[in-house]
Amino acid sequence: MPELPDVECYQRFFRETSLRREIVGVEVLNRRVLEGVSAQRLRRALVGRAFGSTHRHGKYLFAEVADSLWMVLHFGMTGSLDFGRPPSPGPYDRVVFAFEGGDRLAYVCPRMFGRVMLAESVEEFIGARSLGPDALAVSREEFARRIGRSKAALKACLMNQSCTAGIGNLYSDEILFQSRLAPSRPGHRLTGSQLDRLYRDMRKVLLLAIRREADPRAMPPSYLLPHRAPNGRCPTCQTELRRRSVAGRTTYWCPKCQRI
DNA sequence: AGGTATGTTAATTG
DNA sequence: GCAATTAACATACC
Repeated sequence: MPELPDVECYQRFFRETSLRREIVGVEVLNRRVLEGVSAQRLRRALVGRAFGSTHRHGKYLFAEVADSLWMVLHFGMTGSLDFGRPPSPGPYDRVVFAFEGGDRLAYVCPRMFGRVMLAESVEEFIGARSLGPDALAVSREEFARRIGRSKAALKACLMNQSCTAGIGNLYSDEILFQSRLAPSRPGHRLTGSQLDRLYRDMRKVLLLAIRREADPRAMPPSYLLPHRAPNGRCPTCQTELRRRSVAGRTTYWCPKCQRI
């Protein structure tokens, strides 16, 4: 379920388990998840070194390996991390990093939409991918500029990683619900105070989701996410939620509370 | 069996 | 160039 809150949790997990331990092996169980790097080059880049620090930008997790060398993880729709010393790899482990002492970090990715990459630096990677500022790092002014100038639907805008990075399908629905804005409304139609509110709600939703361990069902009952299902009802007014594809993704909203 | 799925990218169309 | 839509990717789940 990797949107920004999920990847933030993975980053914390990575920091708690996998920093400053000598990497003694890198096993690529499925090379499809590698992008722009061979299994051999990944192994040579990592073995004998240790992950020194981490950084998150949007849905990407970076781990520093050496000067001008970072490993970059993206989790697709179903990726996650696992740590321990199991007797054998899990069925969906795609890359396994073995540390001195026997512990292993597994990059798990059942549907293999995620990718493992190398980059010279965080900035170089962000530039090459044309990623916008991270959704939790962007300033109110910069956010308002980016959303307020777009003629695209708010939903598309929030999910566009080159606008702001980190928001996906689920949390964009929640943010728009909190701001009482219809998903198909274009950004450039928003007033200044609506943009302010959208910015505040974006931060509120993402920060709360991180506190709830990125479990959408664990969001408060007054939020959209626990009710976001066919036949679900708006927690505010009990109107049946509407469901339609916007920006290519299934979108849920309350037609009464999010009228404009 | 068929529809759906939390992401990204390319191709197509307007 | 921008915006919207669709397909593709690979697999699991209901």
